[in-house]
Amino acid sequence: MNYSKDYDETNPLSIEAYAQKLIGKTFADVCYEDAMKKATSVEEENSYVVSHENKQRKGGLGEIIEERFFHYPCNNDSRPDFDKAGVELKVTPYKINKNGSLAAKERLIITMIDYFAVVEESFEESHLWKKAQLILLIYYLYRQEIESRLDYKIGYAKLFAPPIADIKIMKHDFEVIVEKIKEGKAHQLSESDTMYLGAAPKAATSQDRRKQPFSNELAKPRAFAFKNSYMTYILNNYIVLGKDTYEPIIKEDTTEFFEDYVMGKINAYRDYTVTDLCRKFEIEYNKKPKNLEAMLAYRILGIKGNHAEEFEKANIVIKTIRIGKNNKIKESMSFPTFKFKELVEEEWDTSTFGTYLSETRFMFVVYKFDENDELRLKGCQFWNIPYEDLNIEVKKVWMKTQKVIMDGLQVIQKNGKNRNNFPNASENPVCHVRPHAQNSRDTYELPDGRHYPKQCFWLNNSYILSQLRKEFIDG
DNA sequence: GCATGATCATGC
DNA sequence: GCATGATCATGC
Repeated sequence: MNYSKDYDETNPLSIEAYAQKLIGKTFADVCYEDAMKKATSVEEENSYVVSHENKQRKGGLGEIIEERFFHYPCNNDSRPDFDKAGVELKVTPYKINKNGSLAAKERLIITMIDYFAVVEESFEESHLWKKAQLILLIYYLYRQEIESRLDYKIGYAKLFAPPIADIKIMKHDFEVIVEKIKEGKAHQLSESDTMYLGAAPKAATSQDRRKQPFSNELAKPRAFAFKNSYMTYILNNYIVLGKDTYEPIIKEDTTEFFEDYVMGKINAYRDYTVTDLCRKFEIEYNKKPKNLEAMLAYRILGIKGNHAEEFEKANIVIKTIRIGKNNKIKESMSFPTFKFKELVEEEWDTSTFGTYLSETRFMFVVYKFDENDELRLKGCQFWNIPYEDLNIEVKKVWMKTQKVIMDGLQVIQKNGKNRNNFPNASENPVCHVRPHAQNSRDTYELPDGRHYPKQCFWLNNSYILSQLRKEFIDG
């Protein structure tokens, strides 16, 4: 059968125009319409549908679009799907948050990282870039309550080419990943090492390991992927036009790498006191804003609000650090609270906290108290948790926390305060569990029905200090 | 002096 | 009303 009249396979715009006929249809609709055209037998069609409903079969929905809508056989090679047009087809889910906003449900996997081949490639010539420079995005709405995934509905179909500013950042991301492999550290790769293009874990089982060229250590299989945060931004700015747009930090053309540029800007105000900075940026200090120090960082970066485009896309979170006169950090770093009953149902590899740390990049804005107890800006540092600190130390604390809750949290009252057996700061160098609630009545339910003040994982103050560059401490 | 538990306060 | 950044209080 000849389908060439449906679209011109050499022309991206023709492919896109044809793809837009998918909008509003479910995957079941696509199969049904195709079966009608081809007069496929009922048995044949049923078996096709059953095999593609299977949730284990990850690529199933993409296959339906390829085989039943575009009518080309799936290729598994390195060429883009529409080779003659240079277009890669990606079928990817989005979701609607409780507050009505749209978000990507997953990162967009581009292609597996071949640890041996990639160290020979330049970004421009890479296998990755051939598949990432022009993508036909088919976004379908994921809804938990829908039982058969063939009933998910397609909401958008649009060509996407990364903008120039993003390509620069992706090229740098690519080079950071390749450099780490060249150093024999493929086993220490983490998605939060980079900004938009991440080295995402991609294993059939958690035991799955690959060889790497410059070390005998086996590494987790990983794929190049556009991060979830990046895909959410794309969805809200290029696919659905004019939603949540944020001001970018990079407004002019610069040859500097993003993070160096940011550090340069912040360092220009090194040793300014918070009071100086408030005066300079006309912030009323008497009614101290909640997150004043982070706000000042945005002002220094030329951002009016409290969001920056690059930080949103890269999932970079600002954390303020205050070093005391004694060169120590007084307070540990808190994170969102966890629900006891949810944590016991999780597994470490897919846990909320483990995933958060492995996918989040941080910008530490560092201040220090001077002799007169005035806070002075010292600079900033980009950071993500090293692979082993996460997968050995944090994992240990997380596992113990889970066990403590499962075994029944032990609580004794002492001087009107609870004493519990959650992992504390003295028993692990990296993190601990502590309350993070409004007051003692701000609780979550334990699996055994008792209520207990909300808790969260904290990174130890001593650990944070050990991760900071030396210059902050002595200077 | 620090570890641990507790809570304040802004802002969404 | 609650999440989150920030910091306090106290006993070991």
